[in-house]
Amino acid sequence: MSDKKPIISNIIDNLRRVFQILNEQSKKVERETGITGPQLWAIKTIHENSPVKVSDLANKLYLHPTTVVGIIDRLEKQNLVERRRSKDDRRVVWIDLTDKGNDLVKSAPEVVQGLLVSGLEEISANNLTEIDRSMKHLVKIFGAQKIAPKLILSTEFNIRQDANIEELDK
Amino acid sequence: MSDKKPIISNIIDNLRRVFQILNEQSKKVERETGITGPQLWAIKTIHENSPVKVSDLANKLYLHPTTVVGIIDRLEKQNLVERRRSKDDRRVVWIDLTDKGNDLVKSAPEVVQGLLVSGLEEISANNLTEIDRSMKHLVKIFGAQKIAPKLILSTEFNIRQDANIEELDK
DNA sequence: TACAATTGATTTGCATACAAACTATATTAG
DNA sequence: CTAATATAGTTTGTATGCAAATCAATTGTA
Repeated sequence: MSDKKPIISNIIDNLRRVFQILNEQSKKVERETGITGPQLWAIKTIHENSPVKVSDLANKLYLHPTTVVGIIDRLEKQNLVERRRSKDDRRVVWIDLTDKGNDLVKSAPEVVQGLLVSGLEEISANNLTEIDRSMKHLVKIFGAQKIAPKLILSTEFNIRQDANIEELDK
Repeated sequence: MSDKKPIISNIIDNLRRVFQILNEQSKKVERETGITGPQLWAIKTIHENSPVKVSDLANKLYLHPTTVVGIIDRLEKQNLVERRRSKDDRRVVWIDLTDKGNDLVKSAPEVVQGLLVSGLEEISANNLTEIDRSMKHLVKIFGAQKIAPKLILSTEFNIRQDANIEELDK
């Protein structure tokens, strides 16, 4: 019972380290491209799902709609995306990449697809697979009690690209 | 080469999920105790190292000094910690828990040690050990290129409580 | 049909998180 | 001993990130 605590402490500590490392990657991308990690992530996701609703984008990014609104605001200010009010359902806002946004995705695909995680690309495929398995395990165990309840409320809450985590989906 | 990318994508996605889950835990603690996850983390770390310099606290929390100043500001406003200008070196500020801060740590140890990760406590010791091993693996691989260089610049950058990650320390 | 409940996006307020610039103090070099 | 440099902490400005409240539009229900 009580001897779990140091283990939990270590897990959290190590997660914080990983956060830090990924954060540094993100800052590096920001220095090199002028846009932040989350913004890049959003642009990539918009590109893959264009046009996309704010709420769907939030689901795909695992972020709160509020947070996404802020990111979209800043991308719109840089003229990389644009908002379009839906005519079918006037509550809905469709988000699209502008020409400039598309240029960003196309002219530097490695920025969007790879540079974000450039630090990871040097890792061997075998080790990547192992890490992948570890992360699935983490998500499965951590997320079982936490994500599943959400699905009851919002069937759209995704877990999508990598759905073979033992059907948390349905 | 190129087939690494979907794996990397999945890893990042899963990490984001874990972030979200831990974030929810943190919010839950905030609702229950009135102080946030990072604040709780800081209080616990101050308790274990009291009195501690701002810069050392930043190192122990893996955070930027600026960020720590903000957290300390808010803790001071709640009368949980206090600042004391060093007489030896008047640039240094020592941070201590107030009586109220000590009460918080002592009267509710499970809040500090366990509630932060209450969701994890229900997990079996075996599974925890497995997760722990996974995280060490992640940190070892992710961090090898990233943390090591820092040690050259700052010997204090820690990796402390759990130093048996193959001596990244020294 | 009218009214309640729900949904989609936004606004507001706050807490992280960091970089860059700044202040004060201490150390080092010439 | 003085000027340059380095260090410790803070201030300022910006970008996430979320909760709660709000507004508009749609859906469900009586």
